[in-house]
Amino acid sequence: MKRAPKRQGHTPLTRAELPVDTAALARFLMGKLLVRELPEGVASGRIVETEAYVIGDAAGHAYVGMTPRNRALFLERGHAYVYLAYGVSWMLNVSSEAKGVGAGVLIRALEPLEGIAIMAHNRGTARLRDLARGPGRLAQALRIDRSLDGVDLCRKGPLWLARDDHGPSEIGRGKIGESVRIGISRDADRVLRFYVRGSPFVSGARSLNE
DNA sequence: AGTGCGATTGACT
DNA sequence: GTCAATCGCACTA
Repeated sequence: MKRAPKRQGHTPLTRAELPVDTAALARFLMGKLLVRELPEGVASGRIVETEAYVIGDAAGHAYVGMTPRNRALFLERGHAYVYLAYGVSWMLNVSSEAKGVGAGVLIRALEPLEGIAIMAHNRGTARLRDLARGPGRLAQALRIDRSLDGVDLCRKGPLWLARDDHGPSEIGRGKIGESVRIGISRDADRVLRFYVRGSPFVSGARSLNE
């Protein structure tokens, strides 16, 4: 039996350490781990791309007020908001403000770490670079769907956030690029997308990633 | 009850 | 580079 290097005992991010500001949280999550517990094992990855959908943001789903779909955006920061885009792709967000305030951070891409075979199976491809590059692919790789909507990401469970105990505690400011957000029409000029410079696991056109 | 539209992806010219 | 797939949801009536 071949033994992969074992990464164990990840520490969940505590709610207290999450910045209360949405854009600050989007930056803070860069380099943190997303852990998915599945019956066949654990799959995880390092977050390399996020987008902030801030308070009062016309591009955000919370803009229209609380509805059955977006209610998880109004949970206290650190809860999952999952929705289906274009009838095809699931999207994972992290709620980002005080309870009752609607805002969130879209997780757009991961560098796969653990459970790569699981992700490859879920995605139907073995190309490492394509496993979780883009929000829909990321969700497919980790088998994220509506059943995870509202889950507390600051507790071990089916889906949670963790520190990277093996990597750098912080991605240096200079390593984090910023750009406009991808695929939106309203408030399209706001610079609220964050990504790890030079990472091959980041989505988006080259012009956005310079 | 009907309409229009996406925080995307993969296939194709 | 272009474009269709696909469906839940918010909105109008």
